[in-house]
Amino acid sequence: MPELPETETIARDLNEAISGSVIESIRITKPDVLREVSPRELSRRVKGARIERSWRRAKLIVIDLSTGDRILVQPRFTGALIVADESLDKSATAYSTLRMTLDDGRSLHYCDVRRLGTFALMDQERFDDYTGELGKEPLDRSFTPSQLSGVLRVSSQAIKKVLMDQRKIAGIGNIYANEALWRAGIDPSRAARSLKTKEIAALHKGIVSVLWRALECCLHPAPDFRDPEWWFQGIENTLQVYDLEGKSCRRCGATIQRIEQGGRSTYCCVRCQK
DNA sequence: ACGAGGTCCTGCGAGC
DNA sequence: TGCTCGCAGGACCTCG
Repeated sequence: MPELPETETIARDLNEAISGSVIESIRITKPDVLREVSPRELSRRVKGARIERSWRRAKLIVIDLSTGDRILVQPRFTGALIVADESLDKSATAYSTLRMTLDDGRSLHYCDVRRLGTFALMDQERFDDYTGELGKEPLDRSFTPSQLSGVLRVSSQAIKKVLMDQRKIAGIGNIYANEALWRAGIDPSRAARSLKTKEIAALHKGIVSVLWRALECCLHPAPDFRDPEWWFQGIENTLQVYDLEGKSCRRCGATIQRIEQGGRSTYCCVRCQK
């Protein structure tokens, strides 16, 4: 479930915690989370590498290694990167799929109950190719109404599906696609190319404002990552439609409805989202 | 180029 | 109580 704001929070926190540490060894217990590399190759390539920094691209946590390789973690729904020392309760690393032992005695676990999340290792070239396929970062200055317009004009798909397409815009998932459309007062099922200039401007504002607001909520107060629902606690009060079927729209008072789009839940106010 | 549908995975809740 | 079944979710793949 972590989307852009939550992933950004995780990456920043991790950067504070582990940059500068050296990976001494790795133990992989659930190899099915791995992508791009075999367990043997992953071990060979991370052993002895220093962690330079941790950052975010789209909904990915990227860990730069001194070797030039990068670790890419996609937490999806239940994935979590957990730094463990002796004081950490053992239950926090239940569902650990792999563990990297660091030179200061701590370890970095990738835990994932459902294992739909992934853990990959890429070299520079592969990383560039892979991330080159992703769309613009909506919190970058280069993401403008006219840039968004260029993306939307060429698509006949439903606007909500386009917002969630990582190749078109990076980092938006089901929650913020719903919220941005509510903020902009746009019907999620409309074809992307049918949006007028004014509506695109409103949608751009909706995307940027909801993501910044959520990021602030995720950062303050600092989340407790041991709580599997940590990301939801922070943003709960910013949500106006997501998962609020049957509640009253805070703008017009009509009932919020849930519809299905491409097998996914969409929440919207049919009165004020046109 | 597009959309539809299957796959990955397991905890949980519903139904019997 | 104890079983089975279906569902949830995003990315990625195949097929038409």
